[in-house]
Amino acid sequence: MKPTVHDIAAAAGVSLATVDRVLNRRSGVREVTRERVESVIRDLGYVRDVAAANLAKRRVYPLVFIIPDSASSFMRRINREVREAASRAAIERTDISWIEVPAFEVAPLVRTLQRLAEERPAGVALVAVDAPEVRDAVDKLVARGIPVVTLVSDLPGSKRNHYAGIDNLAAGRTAAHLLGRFLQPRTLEEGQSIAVLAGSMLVRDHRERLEGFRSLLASDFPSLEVLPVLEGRDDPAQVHQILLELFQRRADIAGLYSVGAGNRGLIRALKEQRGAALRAVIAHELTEHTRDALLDGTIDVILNQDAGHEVRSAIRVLKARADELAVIDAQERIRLDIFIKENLP
Amino acid sequence: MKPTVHDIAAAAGVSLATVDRVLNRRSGVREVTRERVESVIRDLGYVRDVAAANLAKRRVYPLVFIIPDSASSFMRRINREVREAASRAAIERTDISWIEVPAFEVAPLVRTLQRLAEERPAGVALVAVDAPEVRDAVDKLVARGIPVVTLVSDLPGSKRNHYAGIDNLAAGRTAAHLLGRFLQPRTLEEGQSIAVLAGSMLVRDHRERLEGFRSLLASDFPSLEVLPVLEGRDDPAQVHQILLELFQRRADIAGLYSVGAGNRGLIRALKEQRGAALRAVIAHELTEHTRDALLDGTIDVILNQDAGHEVRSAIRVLKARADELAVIDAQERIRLDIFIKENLP
DNA sequence: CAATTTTTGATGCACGTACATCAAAAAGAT
DNA sequence: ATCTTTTTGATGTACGTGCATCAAAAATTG
Repeated sequence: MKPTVHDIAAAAGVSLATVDRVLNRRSGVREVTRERVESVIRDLGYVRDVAAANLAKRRVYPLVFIIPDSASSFMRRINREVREAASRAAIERTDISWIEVPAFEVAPLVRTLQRLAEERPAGVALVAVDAPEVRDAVDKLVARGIPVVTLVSDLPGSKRNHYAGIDNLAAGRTAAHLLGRFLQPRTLEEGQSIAVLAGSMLVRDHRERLEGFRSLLASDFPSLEVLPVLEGRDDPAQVHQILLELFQRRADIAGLYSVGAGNRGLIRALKEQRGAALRAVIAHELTEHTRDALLDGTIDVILNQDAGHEVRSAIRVLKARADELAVIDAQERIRLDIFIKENLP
Repeated sequence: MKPTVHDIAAAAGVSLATVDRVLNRRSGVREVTRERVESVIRDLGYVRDVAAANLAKRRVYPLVFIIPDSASSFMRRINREVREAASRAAIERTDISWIEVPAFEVAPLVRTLQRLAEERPAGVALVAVDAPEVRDAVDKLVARGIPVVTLVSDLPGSKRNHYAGIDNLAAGRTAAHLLGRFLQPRTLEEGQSIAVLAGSMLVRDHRERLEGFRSLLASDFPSLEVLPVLEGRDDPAQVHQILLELFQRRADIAGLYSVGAGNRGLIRALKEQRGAALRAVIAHELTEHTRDALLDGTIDVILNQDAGHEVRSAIRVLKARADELAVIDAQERIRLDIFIKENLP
């Protein structure tokens, strides 16, 4: 039978009140007594019944998500997942709210973080923008004892407790590896070039993906020439136009890697005027559009991060922190999913 | 504020006892009263506080896992994940136990299921063997109100409540697609053959993977010739020998797909004597061995199902059934993971 | 209408913990 | 030894639900 506080009290020869003081780190317990109680806790293998504890303190954990108001399919998806989680949250004594901030902007994000430092929610998840001011604001939250999780986009060098997102460097390398393999047998025969499309080089994820992509191509497939990065600002119309121009300019493009959003423009351009040499296209994020494109062969591989998993994971991690519980590492690791036509969910 | 039973009682103009009777489907409530209470429950959006409920009835859910005593890395992994889940289970009012049965055998599995039908645990998860007797035994459990989840290997046609595993047909197709793409540019030039290695054609997963593999190759890459299936009984030594023989017999093998276990033998054979024409190898299950083989280039792609996810998912589904709660479908969908050197976890 | 059966109410304990209060004991200071 | 401060005990209430019991009310039957 699982030991309870009563068992601890009896075994340690103290009262329930003292056990309670030790468990909840309240003051007014002599050091020797505290140690005695703690050793009994260890010996009996007592674990606090979180359900009963939460019931007793009728505490609800207010968790706040800060998400960019970006119109991209992926961010809309994150948004949706947060809403869904919020609707489910009541059952689990969690109160999830969200704040939308302008995408890629530092000042509004920092202001929001500062405000939250005052409001003191039980946890904060944010899609980070990589800037020193943001880092400082996050560190201040953590210093105040508020757990912080970065979502989708990390904030290296900060004190954030956890990152719920993929390794973008690995994503770029994965794209490079697959592209190289798909094109390989011919790479030796003739000159082939690879086009790369990004949203903006100011965004950390895009930079990292590109870096991984370039470095692996350089080391493993040196005969493939990577063209200068095209920046489409994650905007379908712009992406579409840039690509059409490219296809007219060059006929030797064998592979294409799109690290950012704006996939609708990409797909449209590919369907309208695809270079004959183009034999492999890799893009990010599984949406209804990219899904269709995979199925009809317009895109060959989609690299994906599971937005639902990321949001649920962020919540689990924040809750575990609030309850002072351990997390299952394997469960919180966000995978880089490789989707092809045949393994679509 | 979340409504409680008290709010329901007050709003419906009945006592707590009556609300309780309605909530727990106890008898002794007039139909009109029951309907009134139920409509109030809907109107106020009452949801039972499962934590409090479980606390009150101090019920622990005994869940039983039936797993084959197979020595394969994957089954050992499943075994380990069940143990780990069991050690964590105390916190969540679940009591997880497991029974090992001889792999691939029908009679012992059926006997175990029959015994469980008497013991009436709160839920059963099993690695199914595809036989009518097993199906009947499972159906009997379900008929008795005991939720059943199949794990890793499904039992089509049975009344099992859920399947926690991958789509093996899709797995085979995925392997075929990747193999085809990796070999493609040369497929037209010369005759190339594809070797396929399975544990046993008596096992459903292997049959399905192979079926998917063959059908996609036939339709999308008809120039690739698939050799007759080699059966290695999932035994490393046997796999090793079979492959060495094959490599001596044929020099034109360009691709290899291993649908089953015994990967250590596969890797050893590849390292000792790999045909020069062999340019793509795909196998199943990420273990320390296959991981190393991916990293050193012996294997190109590993298709994987996350054992930890499968076990945790099975538990969540069984618990949700016992608590009469809904599950998050997306969370319980077991993905077919594609791993290459670059996206290893 | 009375007798019987069914339905409902009132109430209280239980689960394991949090938290507060007040009194009592122990330790430390003088 | 006395006084002060710190530590500990005893106790009670609360959280939201399950479950049991007994009495009371209402509905049904004859």
